Amino acid sequence: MTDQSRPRVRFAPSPTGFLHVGGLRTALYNYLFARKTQGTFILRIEDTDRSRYVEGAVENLIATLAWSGLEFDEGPGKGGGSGPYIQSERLDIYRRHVDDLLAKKHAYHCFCTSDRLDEMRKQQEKMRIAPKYDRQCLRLPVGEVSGRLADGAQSVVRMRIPESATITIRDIIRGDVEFQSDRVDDQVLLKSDGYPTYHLANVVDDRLMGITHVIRGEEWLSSTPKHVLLYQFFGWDPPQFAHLPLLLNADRSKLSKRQGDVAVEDYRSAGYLPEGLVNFVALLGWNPGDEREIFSLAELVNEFSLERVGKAGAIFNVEKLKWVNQQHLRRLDAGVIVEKVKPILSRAGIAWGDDAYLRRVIGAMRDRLTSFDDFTSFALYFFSDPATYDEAAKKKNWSAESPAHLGALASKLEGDPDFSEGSLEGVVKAVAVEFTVSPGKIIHAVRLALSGMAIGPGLYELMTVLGRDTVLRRLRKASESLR
RNA sequence: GGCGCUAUCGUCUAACGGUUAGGACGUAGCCCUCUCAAGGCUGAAAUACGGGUUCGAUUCCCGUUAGCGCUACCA
Repeated sequence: MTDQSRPRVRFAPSPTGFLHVGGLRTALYNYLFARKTQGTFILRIEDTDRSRYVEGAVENLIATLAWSGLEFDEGPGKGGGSGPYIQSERLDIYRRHVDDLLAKKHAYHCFCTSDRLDEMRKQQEKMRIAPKYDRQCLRLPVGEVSGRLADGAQSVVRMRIPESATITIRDIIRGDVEFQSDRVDDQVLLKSDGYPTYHLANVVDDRLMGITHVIRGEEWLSSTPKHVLLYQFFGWDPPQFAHLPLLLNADRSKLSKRQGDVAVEDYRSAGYLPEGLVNFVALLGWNPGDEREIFSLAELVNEFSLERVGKAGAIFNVEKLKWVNQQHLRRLDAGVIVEKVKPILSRAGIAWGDDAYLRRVIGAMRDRLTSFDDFTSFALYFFSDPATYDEAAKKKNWSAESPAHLGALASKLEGDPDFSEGSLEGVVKAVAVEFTVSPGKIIHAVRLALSGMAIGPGLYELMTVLGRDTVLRRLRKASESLR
């Protein structure tokens, strides 16, 4: 039994590849709306285009949604009272509804070949009129239609758009939007392969699954009049619509591949936190009405409302994503980070010793991280001796006297019993005094010897994390090889 | 081309007729400092344009321009 008073929403992706960040945002808003209103969030797979189907895409979609923390209530593998939730398993349902439309004369068979349709469109383009099916098959005598059908001729079913009607869409985000039916094409509802098109399947499923609010991307706004008409044909009340602004590339075109990463998967493997990505994406087109920007998923649920969703497209700005991710990273417990970093290190072929050591490395590095990827780029020296030394740093921080300084430091360190940040500072300063140079001179050379770089945590912290053996080994190695 | 949507700092956005047009990312400078971060302070930076309506327009209306979306037997 479904509770009629509670909203039901769905995320209805097409399994044609990886989950897109735009798709994630659409899924997120549906999820937030459902949770906020104590409604139901449904996942439905729209796989009616056999030619674009990608093997494993459904599993990937579900796994990525799970990683993102967007748990659905009904859907493939989860069950629910309105299944099946995969459109290719609902073909008979669509067939029945098409027959109903045919019987009511709201739809008709069309035998036109794609060659003829192409030719027709070319002519229309030449005459500079809107490309639209010319209804040749609508004028076919009934007998001829049934005859050709009986002969097994290839055909599709088109919806019959009424003439001179005004179709008004009530959109929660955009207000009322009007369309003239004369501009609307007689959309194909059932393809010649027996599969429905998006328009038919979407309307039928939304109705049968009790969807109350259709929250989807703005690219659907133009075809919504067709959907509204279908609801009328069937004698159904349409759901509420909310068309979300698009996510854009830096050049303001619709967010696409080729201009950077668009798959959620890409950000996942780049070491971003799901809560960081989700938080960032939530802010693309929605804001809480005050100046807070960092939210957990639960906090987003609490704050969300469709009324605060904007209308203009938003550019996906990776710089801001890094900052948002960093904010989440800093709120995480070090133990949690340890577990999240391990798989990333293993994948990069980096051995980290034991968990306690990794935890200390994270303690030293956490304020410097924007994503876990940073570990594999500028924290490698925690896991193996530097193979090379940064040239610019060498030029700036290494001098002819440095080997002598490091040598003196090394022998003093051998005799330092506690090797603590406090004692190390004393030892380094003592060396500086001994050679009458500034402590900075020693510090910078030591950092270079230990890390191969000029940046990183405070030197004494770095030394205690690395430990006496490693520090001594690297000091000697640098004294010999650096010149 | 047609139809539709949209328009505040470079970017994400706030201001639902009256504000020195606010915040955040980024950016510039300063402070802190052994470096890099983090943190603190300061600065530069926007209402696309033109008409209305109004005592008063970022805000309402119209037009222009620009961008985007749709215009498939793809979703």
